[in-house]
Amino acid sequence: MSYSISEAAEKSGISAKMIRYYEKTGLVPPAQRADSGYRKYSDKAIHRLQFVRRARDLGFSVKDIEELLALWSDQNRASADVKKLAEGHVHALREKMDEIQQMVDTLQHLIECCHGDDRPDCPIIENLGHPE
Amino acid sequence: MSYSISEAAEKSGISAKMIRYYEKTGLVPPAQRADSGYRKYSDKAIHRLQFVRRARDLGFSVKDIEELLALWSDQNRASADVKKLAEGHVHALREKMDEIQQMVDTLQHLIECCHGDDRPDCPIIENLGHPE
DNA sequence: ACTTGACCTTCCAATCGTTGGAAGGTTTAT
DNA sequence: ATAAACCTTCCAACGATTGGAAGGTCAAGT
Repeated sequence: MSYSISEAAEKSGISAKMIRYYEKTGLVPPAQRADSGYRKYSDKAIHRLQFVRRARDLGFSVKDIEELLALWSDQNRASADVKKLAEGHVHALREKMDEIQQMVDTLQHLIECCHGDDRPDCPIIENLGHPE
Repeated sequence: MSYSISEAAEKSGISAKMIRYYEKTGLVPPAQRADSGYRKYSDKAIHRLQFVRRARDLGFSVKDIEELLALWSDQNRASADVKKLAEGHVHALREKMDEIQQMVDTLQHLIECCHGDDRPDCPIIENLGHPE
């Protein structure tokens, strides 16, 4: 049994546009083609797309997913390699979170200091103009 | 006194490249020019760049910064408008943080379940292939 | 058989913020 | 005069995604 690209999109949660893009960039191998030239997807191909989708949902970059796909299909992989990749990613995510947390803390403080009425004086704008 | 673009870059923390880009996109008004065609920046112009820089550091989008600049120079602004903008931004930041937190939680759990040695069995890869 | 609408194809452009480089002009100092 | 350190504009790339245009194909209804 094989599926059209829109069926593959539905089953994988990746848009048809992105499926084509992933193919073009080599993240997934070229799809089989029907006589018409239409792409067709096997269950296995769709499973791979689902893998990609899941990895994207966990925030992995396409570059990381390339490695993950390689590890996935490598029966001789070392789980340590997977773990290392995941740990690196978590580290990057944590750093991004900390950055955002800093912003939120600063902004929240300023917001609390702003009376928020129709008068012009505003600690938020003042901080932007003269941070200290 | 006026400054070259690289001096403005140094004083504002915005790269010369980005200063030109901000000018082209209209975020900041066109710089004055010397006879040579070189851009020159007044203290006021540099102050504006510093404002932009600070807002970028707090994660505001360029579109938001446009509004913030308008509010900054509007002596009749209502602080409520600034507050609303900041609150919207904090809300967006919090949502992004929550997303990342979710990813981290999931990944951290999987990482803890992965023994991380030279054997191939790996709950991380398994989860990517068959999430539940 | 014919038309219609829903699908598919490729190609090119835009988004957002930033960086890089090429090709050429200006200033400054030696 | 020459070298270096600037400056200018223009064009392209990053990463991931979306949008649209122009054209080919499929399946259903008349």
